Amino acid sequence: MSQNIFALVDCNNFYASCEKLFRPDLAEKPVVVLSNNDGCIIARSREAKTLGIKMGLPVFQVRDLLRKHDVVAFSSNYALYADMSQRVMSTLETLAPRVEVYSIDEAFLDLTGLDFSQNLTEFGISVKHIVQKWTGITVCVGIAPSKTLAKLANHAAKTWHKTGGVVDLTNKDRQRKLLALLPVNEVWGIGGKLTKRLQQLGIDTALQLADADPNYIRQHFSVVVERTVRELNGESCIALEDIAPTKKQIISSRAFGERITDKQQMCEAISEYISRACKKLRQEQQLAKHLTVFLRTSPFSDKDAPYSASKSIELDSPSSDTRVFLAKAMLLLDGLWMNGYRYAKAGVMLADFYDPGVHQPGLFDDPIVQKDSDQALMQLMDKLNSKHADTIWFASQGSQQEWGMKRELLSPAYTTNWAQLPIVK
DNA sequence: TCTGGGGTCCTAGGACCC
DNA sequence: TCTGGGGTCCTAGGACCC
Repeated sequence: MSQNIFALVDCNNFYASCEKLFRPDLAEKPVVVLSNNDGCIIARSREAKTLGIKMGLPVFQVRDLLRKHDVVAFSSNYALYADMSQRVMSTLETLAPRVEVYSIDEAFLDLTGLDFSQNLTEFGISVKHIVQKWTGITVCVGIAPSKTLAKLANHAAKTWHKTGGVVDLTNKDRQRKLLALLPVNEVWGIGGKLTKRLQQLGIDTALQLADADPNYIRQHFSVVVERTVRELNGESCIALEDIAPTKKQIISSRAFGERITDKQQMCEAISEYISRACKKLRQEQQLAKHLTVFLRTSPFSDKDAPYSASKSIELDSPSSDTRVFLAKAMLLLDGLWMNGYRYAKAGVMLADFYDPGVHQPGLFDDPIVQKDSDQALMQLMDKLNSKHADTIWFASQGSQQEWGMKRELLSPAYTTNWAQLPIVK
């Protein structure tokens, strides 16, 4: 039996790098990318990190710092990042037989059983060079016998420049040396709450966690943490998932650019989210039976009266028809809406998914089948909207969308819109 | 004045059944 | 004052991830 070997390939400062790619004039400048509504810092270039701009901070708290150092800020441009991500991932798919796209900027490669004419570090270096050459994106590579260790190897590759961005952690002694250097919260799966509880037991470093008794950990925490302990010891417990599992829920939610106090506007927003969620559902080729609608005021404001509520409903039979969900959502909203609050955010969730054609109706349910004409209408709508972005929509979505999100610093859709292609002079 | 969005998994506890 | 035990299913909430 051959030992498992995983590589984690992670793009460096991904969103900020995407923005820089098309703005050579910003090559050495500090760049940050902001969350929806231009609310928080969600990505920083190397230069911005050096300035001490922290991840996740609300922009208004660092405004002076940004101005002082001439930091260039962008609204998030997901069309651009998704397209660049796809280029990176398809490059990786030419370099390894099994690839799991783990997030927009990371992928695990399964190197188990591969016969390397080169050693693993050399393989990592060649991955790095090819991705850089084909896409312009810089990556780091961590290689190890479990995913959790590969994550830490990647972290090391990012942290210590003299590694050249590639770390091979298949050697046991090297593993222990690195684990001893890292605080336990750097471990994949150990967040803030677990870190606190572990520290109370005297476990501060990754190595101390690795050396803890798995059974003891299972009793005091959970099977998840136990698995982490085993993974830290090089025992692979988390398999590579190269076939994306079908989704179990689809959420569409957003904070508003401006607070909503008017029910009509809330109807528009909910309609918009329903429309997006159902479009995603059809892309997944699934039907959903469960719908939740939720809304809330800002949890940060101590002046506004707080209110947060959600309501759910089950359809008689699964559907992917936007009109069906729109009607139900409006009923739910009637039950949720309270006058007098300043709403900051709302959203919808679809769940309880079925493959088309497999739903077993209950004994007393009307066997309502989705009519072919209904499906054709939805398909036509999706087709039109993908060809010419958002050509048609439901009247309830509103045409002004005054509550829509703020994106005042948006870069052009360089790679996905002909009209916005970069021009080389 | 201004604080993101979209997911997954696990567990505890209640409801219900025999 | 007395009022079982054990199993399953579902849901809400908490934890984590990027």
